[in-house]
Amino acid sequence: MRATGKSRHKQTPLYQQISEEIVARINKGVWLPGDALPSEMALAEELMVSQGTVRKALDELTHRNLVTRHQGKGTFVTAHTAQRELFHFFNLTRDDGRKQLPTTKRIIGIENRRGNSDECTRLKLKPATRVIFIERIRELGKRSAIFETIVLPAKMFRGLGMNDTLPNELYQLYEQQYGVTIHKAVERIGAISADRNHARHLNVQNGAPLLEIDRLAETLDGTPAEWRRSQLNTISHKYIGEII
Amino acid sequence: MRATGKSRHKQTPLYQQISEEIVARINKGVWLPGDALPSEMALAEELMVSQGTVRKALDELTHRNLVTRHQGKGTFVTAHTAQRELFHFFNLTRDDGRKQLPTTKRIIGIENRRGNSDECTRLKLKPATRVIFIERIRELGKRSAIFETIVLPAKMFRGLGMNDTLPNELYQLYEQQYGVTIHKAVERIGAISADRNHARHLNVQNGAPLLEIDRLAETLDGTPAEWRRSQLNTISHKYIGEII
DNA sequence: GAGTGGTCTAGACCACAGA
DNA sequence: CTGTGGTCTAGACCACTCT
Repeated sequence: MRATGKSRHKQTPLYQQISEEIVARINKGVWLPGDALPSEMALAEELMVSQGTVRKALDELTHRNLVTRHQGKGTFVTAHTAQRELFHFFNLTRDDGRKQLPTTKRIIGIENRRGNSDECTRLKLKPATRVIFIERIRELGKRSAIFETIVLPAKMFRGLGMNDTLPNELYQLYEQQYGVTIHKAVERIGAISADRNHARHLNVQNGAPLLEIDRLAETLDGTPAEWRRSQLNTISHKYIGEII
Repeated sequence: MRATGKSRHKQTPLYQQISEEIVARINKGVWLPGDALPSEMALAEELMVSQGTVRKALDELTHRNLVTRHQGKGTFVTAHTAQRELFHFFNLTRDDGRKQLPTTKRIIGIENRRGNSDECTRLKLKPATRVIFIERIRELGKRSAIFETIVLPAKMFRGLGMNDTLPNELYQLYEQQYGVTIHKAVERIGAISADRNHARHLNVQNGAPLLEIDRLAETLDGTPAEWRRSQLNTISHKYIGEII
């Protein structure tokens, strides 16, 4: 029950209260990713509003990619699938325009250690909090193209790295094994020169230009959950941004 | 008048027909950027649908950034303002997170000539069609940071370049002087090495890493209107991409 | 006050999925 | 067949802007 009776004079719109309530419940795990929500009618009855108001709330959540609706079936909490990972959280395409997920070629290392100052600041952790640190090389096609450094708050991912195999799509792992759903990410992109390490792993010359993508990913409630830096060779792939 | 009477059995939804009709009219120039549309009631009456259906159509156009609505005032065709240019079509921020529009420092040249093969292909023109070619240097803060190459179809911008002053916000010029409204852009981003030309104009060493943004901008009906390549120094500014 | 968009409701009918 | 979401309508009331 919500919407605090009918005391809605000059407050935030009812449908926003409803959508916030639904977000809160998803956050609390009342409905897990992939689960079906109650029907519009059921929600309307429980929350004591009209069906139209519930619909408007759900439409908003649909636009925010939080739920997915299917006529005749129901409303479902959006889950991380390979599809979603590819089309929503991966912005590299081949020069012919086709998209292609990279595959992990080699994991250079996984450590569980105290985070340094940068890491704790970016992840909004107290200084010297424990983090999980992963370095890996990813392939695009048959070319080693991406050198990736990932930093995670150890508390949110207890035990990660004990079994040394990592899947290709990390966000699915986060969601299914650790209950951490990545919902939003901000990327800051610049150009850097390849150092010896890059040169060795990516088969480029020392000083070659690389694209650096610095991505901070957050959960639904805004908690930073992953800091990822990718240095990549853009000879045959480009980063895509669309402005509409 | 539209919506072809009430012969709507298993067709595209009415509200989509309405929004397409409104888009078509904006395209034809019935309402120019900045103009007010008729009120919901007026549109509903003219198009013979209910106010709610017009509302749904207008909501869609609002999400597509095609119109802007203000309670108590009306519905307006979105126009290119400096604000819009900054927050919608400019993805660079300073490393402290603040946004700042670049200023034109120097125009290296403006030519009206036949397009080469690449240029005509990207702009979907017949081979050797005339284009306007602009090269300029832009400053971020006090640093010469961006080397920019712009190619335009000469037919759409007759006379541009005759008076040698160009404003900072080109998209406003396109809209106000030539009736060309940029509505969508696709950017492909990679890393390159500075050549002698870049080194001279951007005050970097030969071979320094630069970010290259290749942007193709389109009008409302999908016609390519501008091909722009920007090579920039990302020492103190980064490209921002947000994923939600 | 008159006119605009914003919210909320109630009800009818359609299209789709699954038992 | 039942239940789901999708479309469309009609009407009431609120909040904001301008005159």
